[in-house]
Amino acid sequence: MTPRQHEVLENALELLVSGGEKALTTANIARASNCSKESLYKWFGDRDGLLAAMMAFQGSKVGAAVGQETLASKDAFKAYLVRFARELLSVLSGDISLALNRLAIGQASNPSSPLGPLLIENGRGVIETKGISFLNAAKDKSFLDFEDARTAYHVLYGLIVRDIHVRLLLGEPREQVIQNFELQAQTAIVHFYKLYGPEG
Amino acid sequence: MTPRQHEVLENALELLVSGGEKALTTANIARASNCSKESLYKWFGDRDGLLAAMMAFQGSKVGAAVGQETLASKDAFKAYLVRFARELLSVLSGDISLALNRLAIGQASNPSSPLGPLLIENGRGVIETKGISFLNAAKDKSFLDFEDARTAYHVLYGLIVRDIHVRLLLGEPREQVIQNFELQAQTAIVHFYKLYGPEG
DNA sequence: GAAGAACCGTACCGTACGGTACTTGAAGGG
DNA sequence: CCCTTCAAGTACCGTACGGTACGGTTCTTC
Repeated sequence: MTPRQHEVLENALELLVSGGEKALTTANIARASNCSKESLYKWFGDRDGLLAAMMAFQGSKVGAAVGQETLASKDAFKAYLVRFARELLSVLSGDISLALNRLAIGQASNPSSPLGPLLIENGRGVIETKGISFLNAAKDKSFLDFEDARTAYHVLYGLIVRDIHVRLLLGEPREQVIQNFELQAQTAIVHFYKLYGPEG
Repeated sequence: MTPRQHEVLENALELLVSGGEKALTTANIARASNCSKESLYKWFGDRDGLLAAMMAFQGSKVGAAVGQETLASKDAFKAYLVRFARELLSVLSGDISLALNRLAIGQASNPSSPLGPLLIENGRGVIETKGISFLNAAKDKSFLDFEDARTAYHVLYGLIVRDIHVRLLLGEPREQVIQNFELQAQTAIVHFYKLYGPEG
């Protein structure tokens, strides 16, 4: 994957964000990148290959976003959870994330489309793995108390995200869906501790 | 809205469910309904009008799905909440709901598309209004304790739905996403009472 | 500096779709 | 029996897109 091809994917993402899938024609991508359609087909095979490459490319940038957890103390870990919640809300409501989710969901009616699984693996999956891992670590230190980390993570996810993701995907304005990231993150973690805190 | 037009919308929904948006061409709809394209344009204006009519049509069927709440006793209300949760999961994972959500999300990148707002109003909005109303009623009877019913409802929604809606929209198989509706509904309500039960 | 690869820009092809026009035929009313 | 109305079926038009072909230009390599 040469820098030139990265540049093309970046431009394609921008095109997708600004104009949706219908703007994402091969001609538009070629024009936006000052390259020829022929090169696009040479590099990515066909349009679907290019879409898949966009997913993978964006996924490679997500990993770092969730940050490094702190298990030094109970309070430090709780503060980390709030950061995690805020970061998760921030990622999910980002323009690129929304555009890619819309794209994958639009194709999901075709069972042979690889975009849905790709997105699940590269986006959601990365964060979930990380989340389950730090929940287990917190359990070992008795910061939290639960049976199954996967279940606890899904509850945490539900408390943080509620229904905002789908509403954003449906096009509701961001301001209307989330007024205050920080407050929503804190509330979610308070609730989470009521359910899985060490004393309860 | 004549019965004939209802029939057309029903056929269009079936077409959408089985083949996704790409199968939802005016020619296909006309063929599936044994009517002419010209009649479609006469009845619904253009393709977008037909899509909007499909949304409204399906929305008119959702209202009854949430059932009648019971405020007779604390336990009866709790049992109703479990039913509500189960029904919500059932509706959201239904084929028609998923197909319509995919359709609206696919169009959401175009801000002038009315499908997103239509779906929010006719589907989500109906259930949310109902939910907030029975939460307030339960508060009046001291079955629950919270400040703001809207916030409490969103927490309830998050506990019930978690991230299954988006995963289903992305095409993950139903069995993989939800193993047991009943169990998930019960767990969600138990959690909800830990957060908003009258004693805590 | 010549040979060759890579690649841009554009033109082109086939197809599919939204939307319109026209013809046939069936119902209903006088 | 005729006239009108409505709609099915089909043919058609314009456009847009995915994908391919080709001429010309730059860049690399020896």
